[in-house]
Amino acid sequence: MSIEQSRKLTIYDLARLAKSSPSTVSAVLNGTWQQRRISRKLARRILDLAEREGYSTNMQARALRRDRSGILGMILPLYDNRYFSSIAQIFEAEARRRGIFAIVSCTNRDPDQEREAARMMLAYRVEHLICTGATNPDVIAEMCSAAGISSLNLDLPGTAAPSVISANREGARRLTDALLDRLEARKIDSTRVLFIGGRAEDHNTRERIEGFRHAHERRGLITNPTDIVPCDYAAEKAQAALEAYVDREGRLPAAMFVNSTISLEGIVRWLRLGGHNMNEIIMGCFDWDPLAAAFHPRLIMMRQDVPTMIARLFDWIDTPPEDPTVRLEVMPEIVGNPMGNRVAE
Amino acid sequence: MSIEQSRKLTIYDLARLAKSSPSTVSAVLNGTWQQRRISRKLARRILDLAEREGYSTNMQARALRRDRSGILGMILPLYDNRYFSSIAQIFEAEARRRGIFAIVSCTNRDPDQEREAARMMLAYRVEHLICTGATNPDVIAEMCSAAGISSLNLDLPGTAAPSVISANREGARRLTDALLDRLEARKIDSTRVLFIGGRAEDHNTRERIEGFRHAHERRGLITNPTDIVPCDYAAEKAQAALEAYVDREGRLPAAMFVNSTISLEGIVRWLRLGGHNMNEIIMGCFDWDPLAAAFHPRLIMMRQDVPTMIARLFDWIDTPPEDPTVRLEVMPEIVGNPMGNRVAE
DNA sequence: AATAGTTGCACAACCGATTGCGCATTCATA
DNA sequence: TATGAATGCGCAATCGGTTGTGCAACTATT
Repeated sequence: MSIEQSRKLTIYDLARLAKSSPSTVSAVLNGTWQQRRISRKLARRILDLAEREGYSTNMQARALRRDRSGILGMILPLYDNRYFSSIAQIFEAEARRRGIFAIVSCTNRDPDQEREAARMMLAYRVEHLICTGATNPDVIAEMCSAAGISSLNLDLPGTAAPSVISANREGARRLTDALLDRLEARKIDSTRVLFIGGRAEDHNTRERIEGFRHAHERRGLITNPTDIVPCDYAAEKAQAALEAYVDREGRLPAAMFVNSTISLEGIVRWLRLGGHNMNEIIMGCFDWDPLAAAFHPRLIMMRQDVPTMIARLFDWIDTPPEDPTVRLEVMPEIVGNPMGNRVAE
Repeated sequence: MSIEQSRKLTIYDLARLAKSSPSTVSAVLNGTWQQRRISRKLARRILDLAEREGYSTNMQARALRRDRSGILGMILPLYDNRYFSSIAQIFEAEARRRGIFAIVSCTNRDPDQEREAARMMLAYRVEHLICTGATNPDVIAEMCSAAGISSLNLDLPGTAAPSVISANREGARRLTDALLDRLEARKIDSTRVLFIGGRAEDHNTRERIEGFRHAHERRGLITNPTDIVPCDYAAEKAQAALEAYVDREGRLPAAMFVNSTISLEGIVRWLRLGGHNMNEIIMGCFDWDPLAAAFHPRLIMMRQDVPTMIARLFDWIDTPPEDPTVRLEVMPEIVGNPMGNRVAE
């Protein structure tokens, strides 16, 4: 590595230093030198020189000429829960493994920011754009298709691009089953099982509600409409919604299906503040957080299978699906201690 | 917005459509048209056309010519705790506010990945590189300076670039003070206060240990070396370290200073698994997580002041500090319920 | 009417890579 | 020794913007 350069080294500089030509240097550095019948000797010399001088190829120039940026883009609502942060981490790791550059932008569940971020990514000519949990994936998909760039949906499905999502309905059914099993085991009446959190207008929440209903139906139980409270995700909303529910019913629900860790935060806070014993109430959460699991080992959590979801995404990046609007569901799994053996109170 | 184009529209296309020239179109689109004395009328026409046709500037071409990418880079150890995820979110939000594109790459506290990510960022010619929590910030700073790109350190300080960090020592002193106050209030003997988590070789942990010691000293208390256990951050490490500590001492510590939420996870898990009552033991955590706060309202948490830290960073991006190795400390604050009034058990 | 200044725009040379093509050597074959 | 093929490399155009410079046409001044 040489001392600081005033200007960055280019292939023209290297060509001069190596007494060769820019095209040869280029071929050597991007690995096409064999096809161009550059001698091994010259290639070595140029590579050594580049190494010694600390050359790094200008990706803007390469991208411009190749008309491929070498960048993969992803937009994401937030980083601050385990689900989305692991999506970002695994996505980046896989991209890095392939020598592609991944850029992730978080858009705060805000349609304007989503559009703005997508516009930026398209301006930088990302090769694919992954829309994760977009409020309206189809808007982004259309921007991409207008720009001639392929897009993929993750977490929330769209109708204009291939989507990988969790098997929300079946997952919710299983989680609900686990709750009902515990109620049975403890011989507690299975009415007043509360579904709380999420947005009624988003696909995942609707599917999870269906699964919740279905689990009840299969046992001949009915679900009361007032037991389904998609009060949005925010902790404060969940907290207020639980308070309202308890006021109306006059007592705690027998069990709760909490639709995300962020909602869980509000639920737990309300229970704590109200002096309720966390262990009196059977809880499941459609999401996973190891810190929550540590604090409440009897909490049933659904862990979405992020590695598989990302793997499917990359499959599609490698070979685009025949059906451009295909929707693939990946099963999440229950983690922890589903039967709720007592640990410590 | 027009129908899908086979190839992206360029300023040459627009020039043809507007019966003008590429240089004029360029000037209009990048806002320099006034200086170039383009008539308002022509500018309007070109802008309308660009809008109608869905033109978007090819940032690679722009970056190549301008020799400025318009990108700000950040490397980050992880996304999956509240501290780092808020760093990423606030950094991106501020960049977006300024119309700059922020790209964040997470490197898993792995020096190789850090170097690799930095190399990528430099190849894409980021205008500044922010190194957050890098295992060795100086390595990255030197890569940057060799490439003629300015770098800044966040969270962990370096000696080769300006650094913004938390006031770890003073923050730790205050957190320790809060722990000792509670012990006093409960009339519990103040020996066997355990410092656990973090890496002895990293600056922040060393500083926090100093603060921990200092708080004791000021009360005339001594700190036993065996009460300081920088067993690394990982939950499993903390869990094992606590187990070893308790084995040796024959009982639980009277209070614990837990050096991060990730370590806290291990601590809490161990306590739960061992059937210990979480409330018997006074705990502080040098980090903040609202879910943990919900589960354990009496846990004392230090919240690092990320918005201020990021703001200082951008100050330096705007006007580089005179002293290129300046180190700025931002005070974190205790959140929650420092005096530990009982809420719910 | 001649001159100077202003207005409005286009030309063309870049930025740093990539890549089709062509030319000079060397080597093998007849 | 002539011919064709293989080897090894450089030329120059190109990607899509940016920007210094130049040149008409028009306006104001004397």
